[in-house]
Amino acid sequence: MPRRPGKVSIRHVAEAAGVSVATVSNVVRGRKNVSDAVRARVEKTIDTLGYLPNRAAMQLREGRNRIVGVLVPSLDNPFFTAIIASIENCARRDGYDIIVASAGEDSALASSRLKALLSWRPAGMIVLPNDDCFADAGLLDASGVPYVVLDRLPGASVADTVAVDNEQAATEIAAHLAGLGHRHMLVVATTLSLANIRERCAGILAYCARAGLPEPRVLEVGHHFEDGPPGLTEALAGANAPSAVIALTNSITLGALRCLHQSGYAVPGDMSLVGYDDYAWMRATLPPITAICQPVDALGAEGWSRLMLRIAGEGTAPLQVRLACTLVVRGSTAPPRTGNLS
Amino acid sequence: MPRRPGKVSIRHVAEAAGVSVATVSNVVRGRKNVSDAVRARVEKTIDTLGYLPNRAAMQLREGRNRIVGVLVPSLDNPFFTAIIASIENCARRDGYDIIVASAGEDSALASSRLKALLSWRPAGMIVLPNDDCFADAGLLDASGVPYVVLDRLPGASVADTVAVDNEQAATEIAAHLAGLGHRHMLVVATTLSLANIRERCAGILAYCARAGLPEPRVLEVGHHFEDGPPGLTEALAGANAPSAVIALTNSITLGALRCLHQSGYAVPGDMSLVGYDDYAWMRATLPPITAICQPVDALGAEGWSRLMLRIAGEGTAPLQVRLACTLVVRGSTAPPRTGNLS
DNA sequence: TTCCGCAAGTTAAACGTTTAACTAACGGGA
DNA sequence: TCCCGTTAGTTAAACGTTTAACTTGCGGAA
Repeated sequence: MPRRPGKVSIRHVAEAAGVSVATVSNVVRGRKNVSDAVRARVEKTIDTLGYLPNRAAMQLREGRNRIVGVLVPSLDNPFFTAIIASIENCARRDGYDIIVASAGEDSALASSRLKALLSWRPAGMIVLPNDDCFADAGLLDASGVPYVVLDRLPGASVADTVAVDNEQAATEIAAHLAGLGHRHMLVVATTLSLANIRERCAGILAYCARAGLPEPRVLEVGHHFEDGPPGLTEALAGANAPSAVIALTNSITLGALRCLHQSGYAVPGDMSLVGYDDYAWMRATLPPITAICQPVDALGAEGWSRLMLRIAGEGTAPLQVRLACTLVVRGSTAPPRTGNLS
Repeated sequence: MPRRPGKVSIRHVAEAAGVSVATVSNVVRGRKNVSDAVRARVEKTIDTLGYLPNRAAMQLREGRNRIVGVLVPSLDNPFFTAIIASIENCARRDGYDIIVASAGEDSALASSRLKALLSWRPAGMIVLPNDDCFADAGLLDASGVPYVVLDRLPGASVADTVAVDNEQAATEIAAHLAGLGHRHMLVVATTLSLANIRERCAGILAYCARAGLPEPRVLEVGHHFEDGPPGLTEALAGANAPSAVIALTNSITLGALRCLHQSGYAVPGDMSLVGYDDYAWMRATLPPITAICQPVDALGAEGWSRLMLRIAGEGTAPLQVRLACTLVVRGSTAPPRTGNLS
């Protein structure tokens, strides 16, 4: 009998060891008493045959199982992959496997990916919706599979959610810039159709209103910009030109920085820049970038532990968790040139 | 009957539609002729009941299945996650799901993760080993599951492998720098215990030898450096100081750049820098970074198509594929100061 | 009419587990 | 001696599919 883990079942082990399949199962799962002699014999047989339990069969029999499905908009964005890394860590610790699917921008695709994940009968799901209508909530609710929604909050939800406190983060940014003496700020956003982006904008506008500063202009540039965010160059110049740029996303931070360099602005001399998400490269640029650090790790971990509670059947009402961000001040922000004060 | 996809089986559908389970299966899988009337009735029932086939049961019954396991060293490294993104794309296109596990630096953990993946009886596996002894090759071979090894090549392997042509890339780097007039180069590597890193070094040394240039110094800095790669500052100065730094990894590129800035070197005025992996941030720095662009997407896609061939049972001999890298020349490399010429 | 073939459905076995229910053997207390 | 309890192990059903083999009914060719 060659070692062919894919082909050897509990039955082969039982025969080779001269016991019943139930006994092998008992040895493997440690459920019932088995004499030391038999246990040793079975374990040895398992080893020589290279037996691995078949998870499909286990799962079928047990009903419950130890997979969690994770659905993200994209695997190309380090923000999402960092969250996955965090979740995977938790999963491994708790003896779960995760199945990852990415939905892209397309919500039809999101539905079909979600169905594929659900057909695994996962113990739970962690979803990062790709828009905030989150049309699939119904599907998920109907399935009865416990789930938690991360990062992007659906409009009206009965589920557990874990997200970042966008307003607090926005306030910190605005307060920092205002503290340095900036009056005119330019906010660069991907799209206002996402609730968390809207919250970030709203937070900044609200602060400026309270502080009696002119209302910052908001520029919407979309998700894809190869050669710098469209319209940014124009928005930087002219009357009421900003003295500080706030990038609301990690990719925008990159695009804005590139655009500033290409247009010949010195950072922070001519223009201050606040970025979003705190990545290693932001520490390597000259100057290093002042940025909002989203607690990615905590986001994943908190989502995971909420999910575990749900799976354990805690009947509590849906909980909406908000995690605080921290503003890491580095070299890309400074007081505006006096000429820009006004 | 409430819509509870998790709870409704093919049997419920059959009863509700007044047909046998076999007929439902035939409708779902489209295997045999079913009259239009019955098909319509069954499809409607499936819809109202919210039936989703149970993959565990399918898999158990069919033996084969449509999962591919992907094992990577880490989910924190964008190089690996980009490969995963590429694989996931292919998988979706071909109707597969992927299960992702990360092994960390620990090879004991790698073994246990691998076993967990194998217990799913995947149709195939894609592995990025975390060292080049790749002790688990035996386990994988014994399992009979087709697999391909990506990026890091195990010492002696009978499997399909897809990797990058490290020597070609190294030659391009060295030739570029030599062409600019650099004579003394400093190579910064994570660890020489990885075959692909060794190949990169060897390629550079070989070129310099051929070109009659002094042998570049190689600095080994390990995987973790929060505050710049250890020993780098010292290696930059002194007699025979380099006029160009070659970073052999994306994280090292970051570390080196940061170190150069902190030590007050102007790039490329005082020191040229060539980086590894071509990420968006390298275009946003001032100057943008000259770097080797590894064909990440092709790496994943090529690995996937090799795997599909294996799964289809092509009995060909193991194939070792090497993909070419391209050197993207940007602003971080320039002729050395004349003082540095020697 | 008889028989054959085809179309449309059904029956039942099998996949690899887990586990409740059962059996066998053995000692010890009354 | 009889009975009971415990321990160590076995038997068999069940989980939700797929599919080979079978049944039934019908139309047409001989």
